[in-house]
Amino acid sequence: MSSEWIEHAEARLAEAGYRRGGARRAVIELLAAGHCAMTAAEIEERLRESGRRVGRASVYRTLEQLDALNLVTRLDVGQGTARYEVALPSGDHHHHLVCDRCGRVEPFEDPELEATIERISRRVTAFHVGEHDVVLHGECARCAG
Amino acid sequence: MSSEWIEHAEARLAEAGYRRGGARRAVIELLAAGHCAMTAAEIEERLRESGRRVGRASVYRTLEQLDALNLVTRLDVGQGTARYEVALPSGDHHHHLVCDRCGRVEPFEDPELEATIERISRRVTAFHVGEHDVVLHGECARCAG
DNA sequence: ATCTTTGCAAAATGTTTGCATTGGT
DNA sequence: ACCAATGCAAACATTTTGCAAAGAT
Repeated sequence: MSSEWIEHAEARLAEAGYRRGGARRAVIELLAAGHCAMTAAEIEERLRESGRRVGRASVYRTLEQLDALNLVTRLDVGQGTARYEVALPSGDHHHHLVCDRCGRVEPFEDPELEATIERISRRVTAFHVGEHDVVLHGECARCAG
Repeated sequence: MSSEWIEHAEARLAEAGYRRGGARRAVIELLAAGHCAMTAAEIEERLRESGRRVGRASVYRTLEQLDALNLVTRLDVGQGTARYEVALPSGDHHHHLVCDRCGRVEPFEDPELEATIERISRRVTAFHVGEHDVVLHGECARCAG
């Protein structure tokens, strides 16, 4: 899948002076395999299911480190829990649809949206804009019945 | 300021079967006076400063009720604390610039952005899209130095 | 050998809930 | 009088931190 991203992430971590470690590696591999934003709890649970038990603190610490190096994107969709997903070095990214009923999160892409936000980001002078998030709230087909 | 919104909110609450109450009224008035999204803690603090002491639980309960009636919009900008702001009945709204350093939040508007999101919302069939949030992360002029 | 990473448990933070009391109708 | 709104404290959920043990270089 995005095994290239794994290499990329490990390289950046090494550059930044981090040593290797099993827990962090496991989190990185899981993130690379996942399709969309996961919560810390989901990561911990899925690792335990797969037999690779990782301490909760290590999950959070790893996510914090990856976020600081812009290797993952942190996303807040409003359920009180942060979600994280791989940030590709190409800068390519998507945004999210969130079902406010069941919490389901799905990605979507739109080039025009990106262009519009780019334009706004340049226009704004009071802020030096970096990342951006667009979240569309609603009901997924399943919940809408 | 948006004293019309206060009327509007009170009317909707009455319709929904709520009785009146001093704590809720105080929160509503503060929200109407505020310019941009406030956290529950900020609301509680500002009410205490103004001499109107309101229990924390009442702040949260009021915000929850207002959100359920779409009288306020809940916003998550990533610092682990939710923010709330008045939702005008006209549907008019703005989005937010967030300083990831100091937590400062500022509003911005862009008609083209709204139009683009409208189009996407209609295009998406797997979800019934309602609200949306756009958050531009970055550094404010003060923090960027 | 040294210094990081890890895991556990405890603390900190933000939010919700239970319950007795106050207050609106 | 009735029942909802309020405030307090306790419960709860998520995230962060302190520290000893294991692991990487």
